[in-house]
Amino acid sequence: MSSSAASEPKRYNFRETEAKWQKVWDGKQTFRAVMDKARPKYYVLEMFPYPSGRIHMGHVRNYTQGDVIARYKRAKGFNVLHPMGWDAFGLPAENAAIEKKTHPKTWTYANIATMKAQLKSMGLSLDWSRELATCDPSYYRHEQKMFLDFWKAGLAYRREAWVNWDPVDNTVLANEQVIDGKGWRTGATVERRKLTQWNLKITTFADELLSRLDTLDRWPEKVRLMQANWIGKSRGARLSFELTDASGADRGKLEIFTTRPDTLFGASFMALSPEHPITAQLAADDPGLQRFVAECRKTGTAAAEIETAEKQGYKLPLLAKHPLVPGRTMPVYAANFVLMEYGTGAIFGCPAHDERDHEFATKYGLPILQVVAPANAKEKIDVQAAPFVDDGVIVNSEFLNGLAVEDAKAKVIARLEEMKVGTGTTQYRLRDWLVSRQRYWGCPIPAIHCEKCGVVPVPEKDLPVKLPDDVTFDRPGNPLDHHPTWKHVPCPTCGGAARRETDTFDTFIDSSWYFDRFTSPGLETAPFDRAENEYWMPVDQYIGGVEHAILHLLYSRFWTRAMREVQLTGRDEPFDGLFTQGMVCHETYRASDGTWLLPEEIERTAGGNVVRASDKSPVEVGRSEKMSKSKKNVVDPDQIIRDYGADTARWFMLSDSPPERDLEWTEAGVTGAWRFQQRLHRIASEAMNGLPAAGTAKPAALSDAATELRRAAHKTVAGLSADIEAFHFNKAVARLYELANTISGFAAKDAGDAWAQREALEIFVRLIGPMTPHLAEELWQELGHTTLLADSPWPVADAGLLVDDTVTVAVQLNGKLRGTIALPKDAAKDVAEKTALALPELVRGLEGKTPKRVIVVPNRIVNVVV
RNA sequence: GCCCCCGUGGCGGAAUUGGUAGACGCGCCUGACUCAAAAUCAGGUUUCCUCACGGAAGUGUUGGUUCGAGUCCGACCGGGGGCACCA
Repeated sequence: MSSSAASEPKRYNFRETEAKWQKVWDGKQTFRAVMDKARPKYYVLEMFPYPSGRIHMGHVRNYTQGDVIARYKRAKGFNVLHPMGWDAFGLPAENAAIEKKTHPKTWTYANIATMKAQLKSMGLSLDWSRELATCDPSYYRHEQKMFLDFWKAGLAYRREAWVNWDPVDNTVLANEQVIDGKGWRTGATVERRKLTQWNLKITTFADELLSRLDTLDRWPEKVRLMQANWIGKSRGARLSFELTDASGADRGKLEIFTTRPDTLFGASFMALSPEHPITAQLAADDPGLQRFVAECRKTGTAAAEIETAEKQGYKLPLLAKHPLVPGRTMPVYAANFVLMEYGTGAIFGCPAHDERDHEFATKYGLPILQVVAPANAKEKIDVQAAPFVDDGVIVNSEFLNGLAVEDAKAKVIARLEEMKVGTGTTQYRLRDWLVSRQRYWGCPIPAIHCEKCGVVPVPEKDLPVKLPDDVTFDRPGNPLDHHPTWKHVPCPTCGGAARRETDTFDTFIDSSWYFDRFTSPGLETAPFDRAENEYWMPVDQYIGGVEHAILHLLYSRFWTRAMREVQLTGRDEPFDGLFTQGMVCHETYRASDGTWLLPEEIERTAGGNVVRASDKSPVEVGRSEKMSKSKKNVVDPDQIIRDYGADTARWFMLSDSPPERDLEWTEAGVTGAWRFQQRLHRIASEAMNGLPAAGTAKPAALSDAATELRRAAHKTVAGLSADIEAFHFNKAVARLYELANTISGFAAKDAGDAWAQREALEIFVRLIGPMTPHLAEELWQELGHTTLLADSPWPVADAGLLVDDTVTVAVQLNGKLRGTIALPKDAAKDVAEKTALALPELVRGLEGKTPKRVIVVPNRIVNVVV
């Protein structure tokens, strides 16, 4: 072995090489971004991480994709901003404080240090000089200031309302943060509590947030659709019903919202939310109603519970007068299925044309009045048995009879408006954003409660309101509230004894403007410098997980608009382009005792069985799932980078799977990626000897083989550029494999060939630059360059080499392939036809028959029809 | 229940506006090198029939449009995601 070492090509030492180039980039501050109005900018951003402790493969995939774009755009001549920071506030830090007795700040900053070192080992083209952490007072002071501005502008307010309470985290949650009746972080079933909390008026922008989705044409359709559904715009009407008691005495009015005013003549009952003020008022002296309301509150909001929960009503001592039919009255119920948060918290029931109302009416024996008939008169329906909810023609409805549903809606709204009992309106499902959290490790809400003056903003000169460091986590609840002195302050208005707000902000606020802060991270006087911000923003390409489709992305779109309202920016949208990457998955392994095993704890036997490495006991192999600590199907990026190098990890992340789809992490895939790195280095090293010097002029004449090699290289430049622009990294990788195969199969026979070989190699090295930057930089140097590849421009494809002189055209007989012919490019149709008809395979297939018709698609196909 | 996306070899996946289905990679098979193994290199690899030449079928199922369908349209089957008493 030792004797052959001298003759064998040197193995690529990734460890040494990767460290070397990282140091060079660092030392030269290669990726530092400086505003330069003479150059076009490009802002690439990956969703910044929560400093949980260590990076995981999802991060590696996300940041690799962003880095490909950043390095590519840099090479294309853009002034690229590619920053990184830390979403550093949040509950895990408090949980760690309780479990490990470390301070949240200590824990967070230690994690940041670890993860920063890990990210650095990936060789990302980041401008670390702009690094920020949201838990830093120099960051959150601006957040507090903006909040005060929003408050002044009426975009922030306090309100008592029923809220979602997470019993595990001991805090409230916003509507978006409750998934299937459970807390988004803890998975605990959410409880209903009535509390006074801070809200941001996202609903002010409901219509704008919806309509502007259409203009976000570089966002995934899926995300736009999810946001549109979440905002949930419905056209309809609000109208008032007069209420009386059984004796006919006036009991005020009841306002309802409906999307089906056309079915008003089919109304047979009214239903109020258990939380409706009228319900509450009547409950005061009705113990039965009190019990009913309490019962409704107990029912959870989980999907399964709702589906099985029966429609329940409690008949109130009220009657509602039909606004269009004199003398007709309807019973009024409190009903468990009516939500206080939507519309007016009250409805009219039209059982003939609504599933839910039908179920309720059937249960309580209420009349079912048909007012819509199928447009096709032959169609038989029975609304007593099932509601008819399709489009149709209005019947039994006086002045609406014969109209189509849509026309009837317009006509009845016009009539109600004339009578001044109703009006056409638009209703949104979106609710205001509840931002108070009863936690310590978050940005303090800059407000002071004074018994005399009410809720008073903290004066700007007192910002930031800093978190106290000396807190304890020895009892449940909010440590800020338990702090002996922190909350006691004089009222800024009257000077009397007052109390600080002890709630902190939802951490989604921190991440709603960090991309703006990156444009001027050190500025003390404002969240950002206007000129810097206008140069860099919006983010041209944002990359992250689809799990933020609603939460973070909607909040950020709101915050940008709120900043616009207080004249901080003139911008509507923060993210011009969005890409949502897929998850990283891995097989799961279970030992015979039922415990989960790490991939590194198993091994494969010669017979192909999977066993536990320690005792060779059999292992059950489960399907591939998203990598998660709980199922132990995780692979540590550190270990992969140590064993195979960052370039291998990056290359594997980009190969095979389309970036928006889930990626299956396999050992075989990693070793495959690793072998290719080695092979590349070998191909380049072997070819290196006979090459002319860098910068040698192109020879006057080139062999056919050399021209073919050039064609392959230049076609790859064009194709790969298009692939990267379109986020088709897997196709880009495939093209690079093809070019590598072409180059390795090429043997130079003369000086011209060697020149073409150098050209192809240089092109190749520049093309792999965004994907495997260390190897590319190394080969660039070995090719004799003294400048950095990272500073070199993207190769330009010679248009003349992209088109072939001859093309292969398929010949079909009745649409079936018979063979191919070679034709000059853009050959005349009759030439193509003549050549095709002479093709022996076609002649044989024709069996002497005369073609009826010949279809010629130039440069593509000739189809002979008999 | 409503809305959206996706079904292509043993596997991940390619296929411009409808125009040679299976690029590229993984795996597997054969060969070279080696005492041997690893690594590497060369060739093969959709299925079926055939010694071969060659032929037939084939993109979840099924019907349609077309000279021509993985691609367009209808129905169905399967998988995934989002929303869900939203009036």
